Amino acid sequence: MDLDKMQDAAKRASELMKLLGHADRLMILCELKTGEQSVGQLTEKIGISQSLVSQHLARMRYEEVVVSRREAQVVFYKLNEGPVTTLIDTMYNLFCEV
Amino acid sequence: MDLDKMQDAAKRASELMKLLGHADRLMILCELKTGEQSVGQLTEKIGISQSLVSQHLARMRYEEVVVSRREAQVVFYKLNEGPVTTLIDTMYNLFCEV
DNA sequence: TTAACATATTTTAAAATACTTACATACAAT
DNA sequence: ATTGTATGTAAGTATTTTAAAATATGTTAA
Repeated sequence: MDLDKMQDAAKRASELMKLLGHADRLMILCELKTGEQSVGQLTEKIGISQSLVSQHLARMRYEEVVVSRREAQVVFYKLNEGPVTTLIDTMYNLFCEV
Repeated sequence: MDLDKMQDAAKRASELMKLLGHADRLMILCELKTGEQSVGQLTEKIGISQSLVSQHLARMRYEEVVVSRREAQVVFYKLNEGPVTTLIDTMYNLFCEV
């Protein structure tokens, strides 16, 4: 693998890492591991403002780490299958088990 | 697992993610996967200033992600076994293979 | 239509991080 | 001793990220 490809991969990987480099976002993702949840539920469980939860979700939606679905007033979020799910699982094993 | 422990784990995990959330640092770590290397070698291969390499290494040293050893003028760095090595491997599979 | 609720977006100030430059230290060789 | 080479550290500036507040949108129910 040559330097250019390497740097490209590093760039993409680091973007994802930045996304995971925030305790609240990790909390949200961990919650979503147990299945789909509404913004309200997440806000309640994690204990930060609705606005912040929404901002975090917007960013993760943009990076396609989560997907949303509306049902009447409430919006449900869930994990999008992909590299993130693998990483979340790895991290869960490293930091939440043992 | 209760909220407090969860948040504590999220905090620690996010610190590590922040560390990995930088393309140059990922490059350094990937290089070190192949074994011990000097600051000079890393600087050469990655193509950023020596000062920056040194600053990145200092931070990773502080977080015990790498360890160093001096031999005359040159300082060699290598990966420190731990959660990082697992993550690096996971990321390598996700972004550098395929 | 209006009120009430759930969520999203925008704006802004503060905090954190990164980059550059310059200088300092450590060791080797002359 | 002095010079050269490798690395580290510090200071200043630039850039990015975060958090909070205010406001907007979409939806239901009265």
